[in-house]
Amino acid sequence: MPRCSRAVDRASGENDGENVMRGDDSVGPACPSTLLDRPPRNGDMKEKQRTLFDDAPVEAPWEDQEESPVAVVVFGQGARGAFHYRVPEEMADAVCPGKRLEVPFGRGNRPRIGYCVDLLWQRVSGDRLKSVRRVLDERALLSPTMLKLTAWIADHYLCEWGQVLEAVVPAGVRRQAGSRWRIFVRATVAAANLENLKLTAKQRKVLEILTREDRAWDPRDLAAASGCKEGVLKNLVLRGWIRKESVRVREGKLGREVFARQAPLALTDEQRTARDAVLEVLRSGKHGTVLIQGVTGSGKTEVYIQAIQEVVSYGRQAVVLVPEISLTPQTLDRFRSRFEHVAVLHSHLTDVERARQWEWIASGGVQVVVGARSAVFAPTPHLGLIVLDEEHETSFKQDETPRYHARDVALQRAMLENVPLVLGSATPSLESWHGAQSGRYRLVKLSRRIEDRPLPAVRTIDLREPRGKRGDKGAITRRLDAAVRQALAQGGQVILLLNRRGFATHIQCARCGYVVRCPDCDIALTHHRSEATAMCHYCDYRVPAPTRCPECRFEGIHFSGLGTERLEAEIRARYPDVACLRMDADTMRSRGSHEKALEAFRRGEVRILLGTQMIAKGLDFPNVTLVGVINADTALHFPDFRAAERTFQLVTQVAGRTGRGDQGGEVWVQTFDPENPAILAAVRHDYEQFAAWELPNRRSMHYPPFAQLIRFVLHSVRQAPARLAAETLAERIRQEWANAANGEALFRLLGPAPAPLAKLRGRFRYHFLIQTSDGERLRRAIRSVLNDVRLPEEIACTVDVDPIDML
DNA sequence: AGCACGCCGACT
DNA sequence: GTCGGCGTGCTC
Repeated sequence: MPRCSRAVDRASGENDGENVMRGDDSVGPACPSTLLDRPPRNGDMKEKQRTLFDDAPVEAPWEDQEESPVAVVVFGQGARGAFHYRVPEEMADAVCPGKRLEVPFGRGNRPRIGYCVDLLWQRVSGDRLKSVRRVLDERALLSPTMLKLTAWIADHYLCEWGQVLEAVVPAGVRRQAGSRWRIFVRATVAAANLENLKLTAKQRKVLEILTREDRAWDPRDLAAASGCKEGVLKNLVLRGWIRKESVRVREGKLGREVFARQAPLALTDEQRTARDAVLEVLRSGKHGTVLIQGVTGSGKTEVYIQAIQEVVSYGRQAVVLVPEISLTPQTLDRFRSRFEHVAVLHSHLTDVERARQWEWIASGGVQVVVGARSAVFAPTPHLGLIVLDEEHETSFKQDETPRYHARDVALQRAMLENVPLVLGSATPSLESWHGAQSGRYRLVKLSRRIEDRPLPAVRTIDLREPRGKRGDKGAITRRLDAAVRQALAQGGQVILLLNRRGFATHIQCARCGYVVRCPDCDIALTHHRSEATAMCHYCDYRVPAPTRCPECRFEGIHFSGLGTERLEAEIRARYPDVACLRMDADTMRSRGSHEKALEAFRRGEVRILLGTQMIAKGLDFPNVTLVGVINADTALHFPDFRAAERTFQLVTQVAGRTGRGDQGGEVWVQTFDPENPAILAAVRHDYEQFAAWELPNRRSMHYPPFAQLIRFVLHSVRQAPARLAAETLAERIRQEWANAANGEALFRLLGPAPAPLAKLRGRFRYHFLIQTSDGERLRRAIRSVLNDVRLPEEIACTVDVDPIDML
């Protein structure tokens, strides 16, 4: 396999401002061979390549035609499907799957860039195929495994392979961000021939350096090393003893901080069992999935780290996926204090930074990749393990095309690479739990916290009691207020969760009942008092908050419904001398604010932390002795079959933020529905109780994990065409399924109906949901329908396989 | 995505 | 009789 031969490696190392990207540390694995095995060159006649031209007349005579390489190319947007191009002789070595190619396309043969996904060997007669024009990448951006993985994603999530590739390879990598072309020089003569040349002393010195090893030099470095001016080099170029060449050079510092190293922590028995379960799979050399169901504070991270240490000792890399929200410096520092080379991938990196991390990972110099959802595509050359922490988190599902779920992609990748997958959570998704129950995954439980700390006592406060009887004003009940005061008096810190931002959730006229709504979305506007605006949380529409009813001009407008902004005001009024801090999407908008807020809380400068779910997860502050949930029911009444699961997870997770220090901790949960099984189970920290209650519901309703869902949303500026398109499409799919006749398999089409969010950003939305026990067959039916219905221009259609968001 | 082909209304 | 509307289909 041809390697990129001109390995340029400047002796000056990596921190002096420039790094040459060619050679061994450049992007991507070495040219992989074709995905399909290359047939023998004088291939036997049985070898049939599947091409789009199978029905074309066979060119004769066979014997006259040489087999030649044919590149299979897919495009990021536009043309669907794969296209075949002949690879010209001179490019045969450079073209390989995983690189981008420039090819002529359409009648005008306009140049387009596509991804080579396969290389076939075929007999091609002259004009049947167009030819590849140019190879864009020095090295493959995707390994054969990553090509298989992306093909699986395209198939499973019903989108185009090219679209997936476009999402997998960061834009900065495609643009080669952070590097530029520079002119380098290289000798054209061999060292042995130097004797025979008539050279000045300086010229000879230069050529000696250049011929010592076969590589190109930066003219400035060469001038410095040989002690002569660049004019000497110019002269040598003129005489033809050296030649110039363009080299892609990385610019800017690559400074890496050095972190204080920490020794491994001693493991509890349970932790050791969990680690050993992972190591057992690891050593088997086969894929296996381990689900670690560990209560909050049970030390899952240390288990991951110690398993990864073994992976690293084999010279392999581990990928650790965490929800974006927990990708805080604390999480990173944890890994950086234990491993030397930790790469990070998350959405707040610039293109250049992301490209750097990607290239570094691809070079094999990284031991551990810590990142959010898209890090599941980290180009580790020798993957050894994937960890998905907080595996129940919904942010692992991408909410734009390709709508993949990182958990499912991670599983697929782990199977393809024959490595273990570790899923960890205190509150596993029912999908993963069911996987463990049915024996597909190995289950390990961490039932105790580290140092045997007890889980906090969780108690509910029934909001149904009349306010008068409770003696409450505002959002904080008397009982919770007492708990807050006690916690503060004892020097503890308090976390208060309210899962709604803004000041008031409804702006309503007290006389005529008119509610201020978004003109573009089917949603009531939220009042944000600090900005004196009424705001739509879905499209960001804002108007000045009205002082009188827009409808009847009455001046008694009511701001009702509680948000974090109002809760903050109430807290400041109740506890005027106590420093409190609100964390929600509004206060945490600027870069770094999240870290700053948490740091202030850690240092104890802030005593009360209140906020939305961003404070419910992952935080580990030993001094938090009280957690209050202002209203546990906010997620419970969503039109979504996962509402109970979400409620259970949220309450359990936020409860887990306390009792992590020596002073213990307690949790008060305010709710209108204290008998709700999800809340009862959370109060008891009893995941299995919750699962035992919820799984039968899912089974009887044919919801995941017992059936697969595919959701369609059709939207348009006009309502009637959107509804019509939904009805037409649903009917076509129904027919297509019926034609494929499978009496056994479940097929249930719910809708079409207006989506719960019936209007969004000025577009009317209709949706329908299909439940099936045969996802494979359903996908096939849908593909076939999507291939031959053409929706009107104004209609946008999204297909969401395994949907999480049902609004 | 672009770009042609194709089959029906208002013009020199 | 043509010029051009954008619906439909193809691009290796």
